[in-house]
Amino acid sequence: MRPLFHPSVEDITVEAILHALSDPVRVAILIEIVGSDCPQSCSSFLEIRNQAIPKSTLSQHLKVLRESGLVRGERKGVEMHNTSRCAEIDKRFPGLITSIVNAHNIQSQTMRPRRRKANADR
Amino acid sequence: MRPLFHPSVEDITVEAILHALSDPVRVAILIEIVGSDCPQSCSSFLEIRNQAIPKSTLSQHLKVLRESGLVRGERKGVEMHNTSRCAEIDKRFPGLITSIVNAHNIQSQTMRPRRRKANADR
DNA sequence: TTTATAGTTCATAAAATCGGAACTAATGAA
DNA sequence: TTCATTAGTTCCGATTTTATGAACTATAAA
Repeated sequence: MRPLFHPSVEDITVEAILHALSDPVRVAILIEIVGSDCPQSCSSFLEIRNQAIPKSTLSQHLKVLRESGLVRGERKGVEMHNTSRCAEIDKRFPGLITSIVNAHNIQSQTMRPRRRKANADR
Repeated sequence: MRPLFHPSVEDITVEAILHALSDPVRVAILIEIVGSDCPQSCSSFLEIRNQAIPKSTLSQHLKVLRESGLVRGERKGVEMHNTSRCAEIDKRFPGLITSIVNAHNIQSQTMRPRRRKANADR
């Protein structure tokens, strides 16, 4: 199994961050990681926002979060410890992550019923 | 030709905004629109950041920007007047666009030579 | 050892993106 | 009016990306 890739802070790009956070599942995961005071395992996200995520998909999502620089993943025994790198990112791009997370909170508070995608609630 | 779709402010989503701005060409276009004091035509972006963009691709990019709510497009005679909706968005998601544009500026100031994509400089 | 658990990788199907060619719509000239 | 021009959109095939079940790997515990 190939070792996990983490970009150094100065290689983190805005594009990659925005792309990573343009997916509702991934933002939910990040918000969870940011909000908790201890590292989260991948499997703790198998169900998120009342939605079951297949574990191969979940693995991909965490890879995207890691490789964009948003999350650090460290193998601890059989499981993975996922922690936020937002503090580092905030030094490079002040206010970016905060305003995105903030906007997400506003959005979920003002959510109105929406046309749902074909199979959003499998 | 189908009329242009613009979401109302309360239907604008963070996901759509982030997705729209996760593409370097689209951010460049938005920054251009935001920075100029008069409406910009689509064709003014046929060359952006020293890069030629095919017009079908450009049309798609502007569609993404419009449908995410970032840009308003109004047909004026034979051409299109593209203007920013950032002020509206800022009311709903304070600081979001500003911090993204800001981050992009920081990034382009600190840019170091990077592995380029297969045919980025055609 | 074997078994169990947590994650990753592989293969493939489905969806999104790119860009040339054809099309549409408005304008102006003959 | 008709023709030509200019600005943008739409169509469609090729490429790229994403999603997910199945197979695999790595660690730990029995």
